[in-house]
Amino acid sequence: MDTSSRILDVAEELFGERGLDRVSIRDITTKAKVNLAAINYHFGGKEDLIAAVFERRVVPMNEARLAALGVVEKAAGTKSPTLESILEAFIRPALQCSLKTSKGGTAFSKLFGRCLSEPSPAVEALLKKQFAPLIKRMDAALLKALPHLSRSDIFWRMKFTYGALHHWLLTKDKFRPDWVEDVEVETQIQKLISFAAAGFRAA
Amino acid sequence: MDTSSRILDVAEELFGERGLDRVSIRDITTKAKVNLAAINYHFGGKEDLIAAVFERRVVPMNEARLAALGVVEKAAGTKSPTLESILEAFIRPALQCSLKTSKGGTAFSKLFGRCLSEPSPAVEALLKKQFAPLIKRMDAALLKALPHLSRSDIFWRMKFTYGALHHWLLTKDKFRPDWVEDVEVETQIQKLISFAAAGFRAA
DNA sequence: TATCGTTTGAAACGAACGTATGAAATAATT
DNA sequence: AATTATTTCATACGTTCGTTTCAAACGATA
Repeated sequence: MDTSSRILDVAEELFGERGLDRVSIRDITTKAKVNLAAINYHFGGKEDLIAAVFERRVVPMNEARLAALGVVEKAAGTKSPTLESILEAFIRPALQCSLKTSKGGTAFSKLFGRCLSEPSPAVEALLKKQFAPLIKRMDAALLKALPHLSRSDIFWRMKFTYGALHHWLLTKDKFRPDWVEDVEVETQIQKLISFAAAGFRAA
Repeated sequence: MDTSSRILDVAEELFGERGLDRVSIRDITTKAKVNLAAINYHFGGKEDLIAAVFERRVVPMNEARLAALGVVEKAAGTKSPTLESILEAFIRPALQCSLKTSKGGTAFSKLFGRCLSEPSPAVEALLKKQFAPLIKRMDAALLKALPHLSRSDIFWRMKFTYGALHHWLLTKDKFRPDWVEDVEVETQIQKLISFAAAGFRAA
C-alpha cells in the first residue's frame, strides 16, 4: 500500500466519522503513518485531498449508474424499461459503492452526506460535473417510462427519491430502534425502490 | 434587539451559509456588532451557541407538528385521519419554521441539514430528546392509518419520507434548472405529500 | 445618590491549524 | 557505479481559533 492510497483510505474514514473540518491533516497523516507534509506533496492541499477522496468514489459510482441504465434500456429494446429497473440502476450502485468502502461501508455514505451539506468549491464543481450527464439520462428514461408526467414533475420526484436515498445512506445504522426487523441490505434496497416507484406513479 | 438575539440571528445565518465549523465566533460577533466575548458570556461557548441556535427553531417546529397531529386526530374522531393529513402534519411545520428564518427561510434549512451531518454532542442529544416523542406519535398514527403495514415497514418508509423532506429543504433553490415550472411552495408541499403518501401505500 | 449585580469592552493566552522549507533517503536511469 | 529524479522526513512559520481576564460602563434598587 503506497502513501497516496493510505492517505485516501484514512482520510475517507476520518472525514466520514467527524466531518471535513473536524479532521486535521495531522489526524490523517498520523493515523496513516505518513509524514505530515505528505498530503501537501501528493495532493497539493487539504481541499484537493477532499476532492480526491470524493472523486475516487463518485466517479465509479456514477459510471456504474450510467452503465446499469444502459443495460436495462438495451434489455427493454424499443420499449421503455420498467420504472423499478430505472430506479434500481440509480439506487443500487450508490449502495454498492458505499459497501466497498472501509469501515463496513459507512464511511463513504457519511462522507457523501457531508460533501452535500458542507460543500467546498472543489467538491461543488465536481458534483455538478459528475451529476449533470447522469441526471440528463435519468430524466430522459423516466420521461419515457412515465409519459404522462411533466419534466417538472419528474424533477421534483427525482429530488425526493434522491433525498430518501441519501438520508438512508447517511443514517443507515443510526437511529434504528432495536425492534426494526429488516436489516438485510437487499431487503432495504427493494423497500426503497418500491417506495420511490409508488411515489413516481402517484396521480 | 438585544445582544443574545442579534447573536442568534447572525449565527443562524452564517452557520446556514458556511457550515458550523467554517464560521468563527469572530465572524459572528463582528457581523452582529457585539463584543468578541459576548458569545462566551451569554451562551457559554461555541458548542452551546450552536445548540441554542438549533433549539430555537427545532422546539417550536416539533411542537407545531405534535399540535397539528392532534388537530387532525381530533377531527377524525374515532376513525383514523387520512394518510395525507398525517404526513402534512409532519411536513408543513418543517417548512413554515424554515420560512420564518432570516434570509428568506434558507438559513434554517441549511442549518438543519448540517446539524444532521456534522452533529456535535450537544446537538445530538437535543435531536434525540426532541424527536423521540414525535416519532412515537407519528408511528402510532401511521400504524393506525395503515394497519396492514408492520412497524418495520413504517419505520423504513418514514425514514425515506424524512430524507425526501430534508433534502428538499436543504436544496430547495439549488440545483434547480430554469425549466422547472412549479416554484410555488404550496405546490411543492402537495407534491411531497402525495409522493410520500403513495410510497406509504405501496404494496 | 450610593451601591451592587449585570453586561460590555479591549487585550491577551495557549493551542491547533494548513502550509512551506530544505536536507536526508530512496528509486530510477544511464 | 554515478547521477538524476522522486519521495520522505523533521522542523518551523505565520494565522486563526475558542477562550479567558479584568477593568469599565451600565442599570436597577434603596
